[in-house]
Amino acid sequence: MAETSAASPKATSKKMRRQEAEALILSAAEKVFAEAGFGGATMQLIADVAGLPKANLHYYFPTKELLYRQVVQKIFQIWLQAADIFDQADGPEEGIGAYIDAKMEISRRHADGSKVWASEVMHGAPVIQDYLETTLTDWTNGRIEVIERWIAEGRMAPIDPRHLLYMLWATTQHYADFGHQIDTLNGGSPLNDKQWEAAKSNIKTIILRGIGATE
Amino acid sequence: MAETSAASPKATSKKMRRQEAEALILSAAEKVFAEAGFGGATMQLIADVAGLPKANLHYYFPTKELLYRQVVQKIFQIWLQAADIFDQADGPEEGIGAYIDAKMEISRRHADGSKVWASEVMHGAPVIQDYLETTLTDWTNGRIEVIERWIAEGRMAPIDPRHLLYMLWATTQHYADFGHQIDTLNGGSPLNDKQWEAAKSNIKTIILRGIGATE
DNA sequence: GGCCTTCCTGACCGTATGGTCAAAATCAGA
DNA sequence: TCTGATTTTGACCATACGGTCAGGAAGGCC
Repeated sequence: MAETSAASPKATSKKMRRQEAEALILSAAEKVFAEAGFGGATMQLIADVAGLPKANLHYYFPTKELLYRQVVQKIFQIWLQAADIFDQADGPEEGIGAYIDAKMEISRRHADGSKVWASEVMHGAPVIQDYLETTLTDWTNGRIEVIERWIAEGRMAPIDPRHLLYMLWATTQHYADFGHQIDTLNGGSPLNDKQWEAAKSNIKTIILRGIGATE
Repeated sequence: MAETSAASPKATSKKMRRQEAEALILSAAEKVFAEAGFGGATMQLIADVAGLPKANLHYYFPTKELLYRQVVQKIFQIWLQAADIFDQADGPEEGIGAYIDAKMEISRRHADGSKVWASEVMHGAPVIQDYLETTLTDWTNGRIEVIERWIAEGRMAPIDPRHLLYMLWATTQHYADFGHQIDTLNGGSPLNDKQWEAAKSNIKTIILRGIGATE
């Protein structure tokens, strides 16, 4: 018989290793933080979703803030990985197109994490301000250089790279953060495979043509 | 001597009329909800920002949820007003261009309200789900018709109107919701007038060219 | 002034929350 | 099987929260 517990079953053995216990808790926490925000989330609810007693959470994550911090860092890593695609590309059409695909995939597969990230930034980034000032700033400046090179080479129109990046982030992230609104306007159902493809396609068409990277 | 109280001084007279008291509280609430989210906001903090005793808040707004609901409705009204611009326009370049300007102005002037709205939708719209299903759905369908007409008239490329609207919402809203991130990447300072103009200009250039509404 | 309505507020209440702790359970290795 | 380290957990605690209430203060109107 299968477990009837909430999230993932508690595995067969009674005791868990640190790694899997932490992963289970992080996953539950991501979901709850996404749905309720940091302030609205409770350790009790996270424990219920994880199928563990609350005291057990505090064994692995001493405080709520520490748990939250790890959830945010986890999604930030995923977010940064999509960056690599930008560099491997040879020109704007390929690079930005692939970046849009990657970020849309993140919005679809990691919607909860995206929401947690958005919520964190929206509330003034109390936890990851240092990341914004170091890692994100460096990454952004690197990408700006790439885009400026493309412009200098005449491979796209002279757009302010900064605002182009914001547009890429905004548009792709929107499908996660405002997913509920999109679903509602879709008759109450989540977008299906074809609709996600249409979304990606539309975004790429508009932006790539908009920056003059395609004909 | 000037009041040293937090937000706006309590006015000269000891008693306030309903209207101004409610406006003062709504303004403070908008700020606190934006900064802390619904769950993280406390009536005590809202009271402090408004410069009133907590019990006084409950005199005008019996419950936290009722107060929150009014804050959300307030920004939704502003949001909808920007819609009119769409209809008054004669073609896509004028209509969408003006809509971008209007929504960017909202992001700048009502950043707190925008964040509250984003937060509400992100958490599944527990309070304004009915608005999404009625008012917003109607508005969206109306705009889709307009855009489809423009496409049929050959005034812009055949883009899926729905995803175009999402892009408009996402891009403009981003400057409010992720304002903190943008400010950080701007060296820690808010965008100045010139930079806001540049942002609007870039967005309009990319999108209008992207949908083939300009040459 | 007298009276009524509206507004204001300190003190209070029940509950829920983040976090603690000590004892029990489980496991790996000898 | 014994032993020490790790993990699990119910019970518990202090605090902070949303909300209540009774009584006082202020203003309008005759």
